Amino acid sequence: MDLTERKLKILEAIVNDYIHTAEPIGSRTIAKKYGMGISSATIRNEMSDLEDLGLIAQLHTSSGRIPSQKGYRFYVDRMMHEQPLAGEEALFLQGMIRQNINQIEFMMQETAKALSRLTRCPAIVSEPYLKKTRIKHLQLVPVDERALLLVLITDTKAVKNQVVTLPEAPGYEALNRLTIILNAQLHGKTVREIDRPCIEKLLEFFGGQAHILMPILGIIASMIQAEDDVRVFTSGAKNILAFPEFADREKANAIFQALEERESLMTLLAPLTGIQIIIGDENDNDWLKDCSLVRAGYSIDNQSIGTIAIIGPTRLDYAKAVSVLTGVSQNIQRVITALAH
Amino acid sequence: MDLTERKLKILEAIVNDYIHTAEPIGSRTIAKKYGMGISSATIRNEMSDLEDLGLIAQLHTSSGRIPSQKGYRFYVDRMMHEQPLAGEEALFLQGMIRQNINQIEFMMQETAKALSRLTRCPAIVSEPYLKKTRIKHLQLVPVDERALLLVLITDTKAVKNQVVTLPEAPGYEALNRLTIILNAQLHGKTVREIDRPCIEKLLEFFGGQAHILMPILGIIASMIQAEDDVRVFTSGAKNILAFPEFADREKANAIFQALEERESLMTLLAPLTGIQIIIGDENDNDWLKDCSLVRAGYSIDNQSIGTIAIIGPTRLDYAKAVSVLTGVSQNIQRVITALAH
DNA sequence: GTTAGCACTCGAAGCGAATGAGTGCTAACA
DNA sequence: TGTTAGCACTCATTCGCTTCGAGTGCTAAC
Repeated sequence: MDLTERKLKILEAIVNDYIHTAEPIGSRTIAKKYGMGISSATIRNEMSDLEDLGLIAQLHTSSGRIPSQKGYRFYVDRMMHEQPLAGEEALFLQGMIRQNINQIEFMMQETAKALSRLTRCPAIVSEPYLKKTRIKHLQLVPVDERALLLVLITDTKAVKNQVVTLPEAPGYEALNRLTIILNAQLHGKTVREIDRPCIEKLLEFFGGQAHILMPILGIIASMIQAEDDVRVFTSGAKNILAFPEFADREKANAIFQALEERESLMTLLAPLTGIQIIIGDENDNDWLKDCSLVRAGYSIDNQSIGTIAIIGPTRLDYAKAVSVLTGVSQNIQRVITALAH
Repeated sequence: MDLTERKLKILEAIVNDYIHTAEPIGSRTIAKKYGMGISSATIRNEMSDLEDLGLIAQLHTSSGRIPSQKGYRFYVDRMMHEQPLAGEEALFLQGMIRQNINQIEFMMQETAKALSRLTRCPAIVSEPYLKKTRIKHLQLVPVDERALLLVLITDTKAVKNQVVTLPEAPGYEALNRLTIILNAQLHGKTVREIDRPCIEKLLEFFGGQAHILMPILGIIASMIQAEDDVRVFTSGAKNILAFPEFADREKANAIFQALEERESLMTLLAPLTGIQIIIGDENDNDWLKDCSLVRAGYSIDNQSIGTIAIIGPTRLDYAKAVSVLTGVSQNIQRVITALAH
């Protein structure tokens, strides 16, 4: 679909105007506001063509035009130009770095907050997917006669721990010996690299204590593998209320509901590289059919390890969203890379 | 202030009706719905008296009556009778216990969810205040040349950890020795019991390594002392939208805003024993002037260690709220006591 | 002390006219 | 042939008006 320069300009005007005002826009307004030397009548003719192409639509016969979902898609794919972050926004992001040394959880929460502040949309952030990261250190810590604590530190300095319940837990000394063995074998490995031979070797060192080793390995695997264990942070849910398209209580409710459920959020945070824009019906989730989702992956060593996203109405400032998400994901990468050094 | 039996009945009818319908209630409706053998005219006279006492109010001269804040206070203090939890509600709470062994964080989140489900209000839950609990085990874990991880396990089996950055971190062996010393001295202690003499003793064992000990002690203290470190869990913020009193976007926004800020929530979670009901203006926080807050402490060994709360309009089903909060706090106590055994 | 009756108040709901922002179509113009 | 002015038409929104009914307070009679 190729449009004349003039049609492009008109479409752009409609999209831009509607994104900011949420009001249908008419030919006269375009002529006056975006004066491009042609009359409203001419613009009407062009608009009629754009409507035939399915790029814009009317709410009723005598209303102005609004972009259709197809129109947004066209805009995003073919017309949107990069919009660099405003100076203070970039500074705001950089300010986050200093505070967040060593505290992945805190830093992720702050990232979500920053995202929602800058986009005025609800934001979702997943912490780094551990399965893509390496084991830096393991430690077994005594809890009581029937339990020990397994602590896992990764190369991103994320710390995970879980209590392991056993029929009989080894004492402090024994745990120390096992800790040394575990580290010798597993240090620097990703979960995928804990394969048969590796486990055989561990079993050998553990002697008869398979009944201790196996639960521990199971938990290491589950800690790392289970996406379940990736924490999801949200922020700015209330921004939904500022959009007139969610004035209907039912609609706002559905969003709030989903934002409180890990499962529904996880589907939005599937790994990706780069940026993805999903508009309205293109969403698989029912509750997002009226919304747009902008997602970005962040990565370390070119491995995608996490996702950030914002949710808004289809009438979304896509250019702004893209620039903010780009900035924030770069920021996360910088911080995490610094942590992993 | 003493009221006749009949006035009490009328006030009760007004409070109950308004709590459930959010509509002002008139004399005729009371006569019909809560038929107590007297005519609407008589009820009008009684209502007029109740209004003079400041217990009920009118929105305009020809509207029905609604309870005033003073009326709610009177109701709560003098007329509200205990309402046991419905059978399925009690079962629902008990169901939570089984799932939540060993995972304080998960269990607190679930508790918040349960609270908001049962009351249909936003719920806030603080995890147990650690400073009231005992150190069960400490462990120093190597991270890299300039950092170590401090792991703290409490008698409630809560696990906390934080990375400690030092000019030069000891190696694995040295950390093990220090771990043994720390545990020998600090096991079973609350933070308050880590006093001068105790520190002197530790310093002695640590030899010249005060530069390692002091940061560690500082972090132990900050981990436990700082209320800052008590996590706060919220759930069901969206329930606010179902109350007509928050139809105004501004008002809903203020609540959502506050529910995302730890600081504002912490003020609501100040320790207490038993149950406290705070109605409208009685709140110190501006953003709560239109709301009621019902709070309950939970405790272990008669020590209050945490707080749960719900927020709603002043038109709140106080009886229900009290019974749910009572049930939930007992439930937490049971689970935590089981954990600490 | 209670009640019936009545005049009065006031918000909510319904209705119609006016308004104005928008359209499509046609005919004239460059 | 593309552009524009002009015109009739559409339709959501707003505003004033009336009606309706749920409520009140007051008075007089029981």
